[in-house]
Amino acid sequence: MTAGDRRARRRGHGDLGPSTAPSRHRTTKHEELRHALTRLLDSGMQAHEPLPSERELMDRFEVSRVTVRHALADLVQRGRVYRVHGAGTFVAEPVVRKEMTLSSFSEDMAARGLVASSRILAVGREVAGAAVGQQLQLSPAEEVVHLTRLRLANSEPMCLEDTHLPVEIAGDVVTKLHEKSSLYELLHTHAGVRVVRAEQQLRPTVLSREEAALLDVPPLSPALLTTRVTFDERGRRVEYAKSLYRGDRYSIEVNLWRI
Amino acid sequence: MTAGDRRARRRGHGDLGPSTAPSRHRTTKHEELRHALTRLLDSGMQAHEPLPSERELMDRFEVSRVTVRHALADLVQRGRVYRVHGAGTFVAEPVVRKEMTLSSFSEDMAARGLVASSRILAVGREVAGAAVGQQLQLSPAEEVVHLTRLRLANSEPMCLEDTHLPVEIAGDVVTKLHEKSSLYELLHTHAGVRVVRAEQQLRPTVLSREEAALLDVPPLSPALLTTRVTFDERGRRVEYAKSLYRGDRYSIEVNLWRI
DNA sequence: CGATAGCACTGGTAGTGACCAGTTCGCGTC
DNA sequence: GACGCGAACTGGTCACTACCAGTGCTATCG
Repeated sequence: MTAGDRRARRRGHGDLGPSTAPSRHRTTKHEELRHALTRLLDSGMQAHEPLPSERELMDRFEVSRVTVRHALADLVQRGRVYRVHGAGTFVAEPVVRKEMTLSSFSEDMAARGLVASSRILAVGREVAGAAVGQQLQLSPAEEVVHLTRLRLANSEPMCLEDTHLPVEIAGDVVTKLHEKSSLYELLHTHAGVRVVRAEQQLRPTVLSREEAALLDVPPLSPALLTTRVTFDERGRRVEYAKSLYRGDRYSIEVNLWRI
Repeated sequence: MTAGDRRARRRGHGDLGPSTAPSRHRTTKHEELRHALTRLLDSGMQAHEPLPSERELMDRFEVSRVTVRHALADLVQRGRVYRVHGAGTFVAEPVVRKEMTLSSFSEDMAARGLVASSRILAVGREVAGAAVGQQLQLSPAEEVVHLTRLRLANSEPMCLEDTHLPVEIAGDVVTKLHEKSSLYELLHTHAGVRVVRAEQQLRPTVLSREEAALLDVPPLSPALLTTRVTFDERGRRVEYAKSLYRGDRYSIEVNLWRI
């Protein structure tokens, strides 16, 4: 029995929420507070400006200090604020740390201020084969879901994505996929699979004639090929994806630290 | 007093005293527990094996659940364990943590098991100009040191590197550079400049005829262009470098985490 | 007038206690 | 045997409290 089956059954008889569709998981207080603080940060606060103290946030939002600290810890991890023992919590310098985290295409584009969409080029089941089988640690004879999408940013082709998922995990989730949906979100809401980690490889390449046509650039244009294996919270391999990004529109920015 | 002043003071105070006062720092309970758990993990536990439950760890180590959760949260962030709501805490699969960190070419190659060397193609002083001046935040009229090197791994061309450094910082350090030396190490030992952070951009490109000849690959071969501005501990810009890596020999591997 | 001791902040650690939410498994029923 | 249900786990959230530790301003003392 898979996690997906279990989840489907439980929802089948248990859910009391509004009848239809993607059951939004309940939002917690620290998440709410984090969003409120994010809005505060986005509304014109300057770098190194102090935030209200933990005690003040307790009073203002009527939550306990545990909750305040939880929300602030999340913001620290996201690089939005930094804390100095005895002094306070301060707005961090804006940092392009986005690429160091595992984000879906939609999230990635949103972070760049673009609207993501996609065109599904192909979807179906097939036998894994040697290469995909090895990456997903399945028998080459096992079935996988194969999904090819053209990903658009502001309606312009940006990336060509080739994704393989184990049938056992992705099951029929992929059939629910449409132009606007995020695969990771679907996996979460419909299969109970939460993607948490990925091993990713980046290398430069040049586009074949077919790839170039789809991406609307001249053949032999430079592109970035990223290959990634994605893991869920229990270490299962849930995705093997090869993405081809247009070199003229896409670049990766990272902050590096000496350790 | 502004927050900026506060920060500057803090950094000045904190970074002074390179190796003064070692273990003055009091160990906390959650740190102790984390070390105990790390020893437990290192003593032959298998991946996906469950750890004792939070309640059991409370009893066994005679601490509160807050402390247990704090220690476990640290281990999660370090990628040593993962948690599944309702099921337990489990040993994570050993991960080759090749996080992207700021490393010199020599260090980078050493990490891949290769021996780095270089051929200096050009070195000298010149006027910064608009582009370099902007990146290093200098007047375009100011002088910079310009250094072009072909970087080799196991005596094979791997990367073409174009580096600009402010004269004020790099001074005559660069004259001491030879085939085997690391620029960052020279800056540290001879100029007292310690590189700690960089903002780096990655994008794919194709090689020109000249570049391809130097790197010993066919023209129009794919390559990775990285542009980086490097900062020292005081936040001064110490380097603006453009590196061109062979696409057939160089790839970047990263671990991404969902936050 | 400058150094400094003290105080009023700040975040950090730690405990207790309660309840919520997801997972697992066994027992009873069909 | 398959299924459904619930009890007994697991981690997650959140409240309250107390005190420790680092920071920064200020009033006081030499």
